[in-house]
Amino acid sequence: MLKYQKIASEIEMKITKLNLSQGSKLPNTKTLSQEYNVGRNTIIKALELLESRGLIYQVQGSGTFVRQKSRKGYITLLANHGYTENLSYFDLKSKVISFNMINAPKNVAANLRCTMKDKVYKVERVHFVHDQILCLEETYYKVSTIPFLNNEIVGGAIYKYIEDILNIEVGYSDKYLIVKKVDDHTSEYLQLPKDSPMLLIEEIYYTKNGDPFNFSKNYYHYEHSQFFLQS
Amino acid sequence: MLKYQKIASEIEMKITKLNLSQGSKLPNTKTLSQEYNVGRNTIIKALELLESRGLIYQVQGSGTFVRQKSRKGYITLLANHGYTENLSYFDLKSKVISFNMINAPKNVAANLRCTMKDKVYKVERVHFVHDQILCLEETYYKVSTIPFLNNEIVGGAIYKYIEDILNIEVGYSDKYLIVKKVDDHTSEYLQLPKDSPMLLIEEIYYTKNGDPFNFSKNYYHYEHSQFFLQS
DNA sequence: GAGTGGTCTAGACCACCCT
DNA sequence: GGGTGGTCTAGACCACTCG
Repeated sequence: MLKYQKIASEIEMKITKLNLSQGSKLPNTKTLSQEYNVGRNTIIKALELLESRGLIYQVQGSGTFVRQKSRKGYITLLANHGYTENLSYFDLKSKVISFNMINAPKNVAANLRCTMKDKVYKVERVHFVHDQILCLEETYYKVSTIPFLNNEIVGGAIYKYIEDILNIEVGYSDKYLIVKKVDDHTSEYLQLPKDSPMLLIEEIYYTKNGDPFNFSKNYYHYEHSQFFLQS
Repeated sequence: MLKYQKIASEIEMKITKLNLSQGSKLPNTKTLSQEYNVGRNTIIKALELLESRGLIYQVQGSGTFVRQKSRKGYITLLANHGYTENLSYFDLKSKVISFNMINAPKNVAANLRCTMKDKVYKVERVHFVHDQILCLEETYYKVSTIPFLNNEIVGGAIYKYIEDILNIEVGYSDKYLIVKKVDDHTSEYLQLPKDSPMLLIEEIYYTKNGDPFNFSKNYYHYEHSQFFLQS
């Protein structure tokens, strides 16, 4: 683990442990650099990391301060991870509806930058939070990047498998949010009456070297999901 | 303007001007540092900026590459600005429905961290894109931070006024997204039938020194709005 | 004016990719 | 093994805040 990451997580632990409240001032960067025995720039980098995660904010000429925790029960829209990790602080359960390998449908091929002859794994799952339906997930993995999946993997934390076993690191992602009415298919799985609201989030995940390997369509139950976004 | 910002915007211009496509490789950091006569770290900082904006991605050991432009017609969920700037590439019009100074209602006071005796400006506006209703905006400005607003300012770009005239810089923001059915009030302004879907985005904007000065509730017309989010 | 974060440099070394 | 980005340092100087 890199120095600045280690320092960042230590400072983060200190904040949560001491339960520092909104506006509490942290030691200045020079002090911290001596405390941790690193260059001042390394401290600055660590604090930048915490700032980008919304834990602190910095005011030039004044200091570094703790930022108030956000509302509870909201799903964060950032964080490049699959469901199981992103929502780990919730009581999350998943159920696989279908799992197979197919030729990439047109819009999937377009988003994964491949041809319609390329193979993709298609997985459909339903996710539950506290035994309430959270969303229907329809997701496609490019076989050329993710060469193997099976029922067991698909039933658990797919992203953990991708990162830990396949050693593929997620580089970045695009997300598109569209509010709609449920159609027949989603209506059934979300157990919502006809014409109910629904949030569709389309996501494309890229490896570190820019290869789009995962395209997802997530249909969220409007009563059981709310989202959060910082800075 | 700082060196790394200047360099970032020059590189950005070069990308758009030469219309470089997905995966095009930029010169390496050493070359760029000589080209622009700055330290290599300054180049790295400039590229970090562009990466955070989703224009490029960097691969350790390989190089820096141009990232594909995102879909058109989506409203970006990041960007700490008011409507008029955020959507400037659209044909945006706004109409003021009401404007007055009131005591902060309970939930407004909670979000702006003030008491219910504190004064706030309340502004209601409807925004149009290409003459279609985009959203109903209900927004509150803390008078202690924003001491003056009038009809003329409220009819235009409020954030331009706040930043340029009042010299208040926006530091960070929280956004909460909730999908709902329209209620009577929003139904009327969005011209949508009863029980139509709607996206509510609650936003809190903070000054650079952590003072929450603006709380907004934005009710989006589900057929005329789609949103976008990177990394 | 003292304190504090932000920028910038030059250079060393590390980690990773690709051929 | 050569090329490339990422980290880290020590130190100089700048920009801002606040009493």
